[in-house]
Amino acid sequence: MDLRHLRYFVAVAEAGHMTRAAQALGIQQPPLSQQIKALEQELGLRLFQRHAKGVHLTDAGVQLLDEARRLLADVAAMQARLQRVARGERGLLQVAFTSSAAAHAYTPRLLRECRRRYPEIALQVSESSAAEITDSLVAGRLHAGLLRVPVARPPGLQFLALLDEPALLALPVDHPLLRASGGQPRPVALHELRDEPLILVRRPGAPGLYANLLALCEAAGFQPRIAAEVERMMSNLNLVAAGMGVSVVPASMRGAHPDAIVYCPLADGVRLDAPLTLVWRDNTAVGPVATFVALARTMAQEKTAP
Amino acid sequence: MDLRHLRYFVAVAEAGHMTRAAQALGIQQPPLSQQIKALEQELGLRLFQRHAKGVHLTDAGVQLLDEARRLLADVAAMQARLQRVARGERGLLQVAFTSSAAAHAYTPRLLRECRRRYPEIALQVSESSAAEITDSLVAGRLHAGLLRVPVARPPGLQFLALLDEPALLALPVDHPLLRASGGQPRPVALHELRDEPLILVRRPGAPGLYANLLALCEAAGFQPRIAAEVERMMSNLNLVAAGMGVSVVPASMRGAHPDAIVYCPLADGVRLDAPLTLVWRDNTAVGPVATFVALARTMAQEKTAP
DNA sequence: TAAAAATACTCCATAGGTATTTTAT
DNA sequence: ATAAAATACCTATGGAGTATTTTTA
Repeated sequence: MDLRHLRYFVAVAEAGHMTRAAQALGIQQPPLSQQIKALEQELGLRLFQRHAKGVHLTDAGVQLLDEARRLLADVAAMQARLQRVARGERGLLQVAFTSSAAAHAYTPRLLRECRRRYPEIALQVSESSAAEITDSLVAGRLHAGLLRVPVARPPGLQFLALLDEPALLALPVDHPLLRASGGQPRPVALHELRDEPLILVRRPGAPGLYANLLALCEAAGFQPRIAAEVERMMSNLNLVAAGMGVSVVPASMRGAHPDAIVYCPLADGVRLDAPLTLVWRDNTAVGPVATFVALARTMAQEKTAP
Repeated sequence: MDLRHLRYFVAVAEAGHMTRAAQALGIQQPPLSQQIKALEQELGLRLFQRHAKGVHLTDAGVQLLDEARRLLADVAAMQARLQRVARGERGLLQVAFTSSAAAHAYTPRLLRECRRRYPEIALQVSESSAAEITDSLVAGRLHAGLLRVPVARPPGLQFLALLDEPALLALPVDHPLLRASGGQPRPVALHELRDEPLILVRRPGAPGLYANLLALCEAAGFQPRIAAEVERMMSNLNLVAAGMGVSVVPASMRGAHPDAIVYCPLADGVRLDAPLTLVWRDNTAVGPVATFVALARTMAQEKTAP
């Protein structure tokens, strides 16, 4: 029994005619007759009654037609599913993230979009520490991870910074720290902010900047002076422009108050904002992982561009 | 895509080992490796990861294993069903019977036994006249019929008398009709019974004998003298043995009162009891019809034998 | 008698076999 | 170093093509 037998049989049954069925199949009539005969012999029953102007199904043939059609449809559906597997549009995808990555607005957007665009990807998500994520990836228990703090980078893993927006220090143009540079931006070390009044945004949507700055100051050995806490990033910059204090904002905000504010990077490579990082095993050329990585990359670019 | 590919794939997946799978399949390892490779190329994805002591499934392979197993099981189930079709244990069977055939106790027993023994035969029953039954058989709208009165016998139809039990005349040994034969059985013509006292069994279970005898006498131009009507066949014969009259009984009763009763056939080929007859198209060598015919024949013999 | 299916044969694509090499632990 | 899979090459089964005959209405 062979799928070809079934395909040929269905073609003949639908044409009611060996010769026309052979044409439809793109083969000649004799081999088709032979295959039908072989199928009949294998099954041990007549499938067609032959007459002068064609053939028609026997009772047994009617039954087989039903079964064969269903089976061939199942095969076609399976092949279609496997093609989607091959294109990475179907399969199991186990993704883990750290709590800080999960807090980023990008993460739920990414997962939602993944479900929407690839409903056949069975997405299994979990939350764990960055170390556990990389361990699981190496051990093969996990397909991808989203981290906020790049930790140890074991070989065999790929790391991609998705949203890499360093925070900048916002200083009023006439601030004493800029006196030496003549009002031009310059790298500012953290300890230089020891006695500066800080204006910070405290918002559920962006916990990183606030917490990270406090943590970095603590690591640098001082407690910062909080001059104000505001709700919105622009309020923050308005206060800086008014000379009420200094602040820290994402680099994308650097266009605000160009005459009143100077934006300076932090010195010594200190990173206030850890980039949201995607991790996966680097032997995954195609498959759900590759699809997910591509989607993550696309969405990160979309978010950064405008 | 070929069923062989799927069978080979499942074998390798289950063995986790190309060479052992090849042994299990009864082929050599290189062609198996080639077929797996061909399947992977056709699908455009890796199914196995190869290492030094065997292979193991990729994520895509796990999915295919699931699908392939189900598909192969479906194919096997279909083949099994078709084998039962080939053996005539499965299929559509349209049977019709006349009302007189339906009244025979044998008919419901036959249908019930057919359902019990061949649950996959879809039995469709209907009741119609003998003429309609033979017409439908010739036209192919019917597979088999049960008749009581053999009517016209069109070519292409097979007729089988299932229960062919001619009725016999039961006469007391010293009856005048036997004087000429010296007490030996002889064919007796219907008109010879014109003035004889008849003892008849009138019973719902055996309406044929009673009604048929009256109809035959009427056709022969006389009204029989009914001496007695009894409920049971043996009561009937007891009265005959006592010389109270003559009667008509099924041939199987001829062992009763061997010294007191002589059993004679009716002369001139007159048949009192129309045999229950099975009709079907004679081009049905195997299939549900052949199965049904064989069952009917077997049950008829079983009923007749004891 | 004519159209369709079956048969007889030929060819070649490919599944399967044999020998050997490459790979991975 | 060894076991397993891959590669190279060969063989042969059988699917498909061509020509012809047989069947059926």
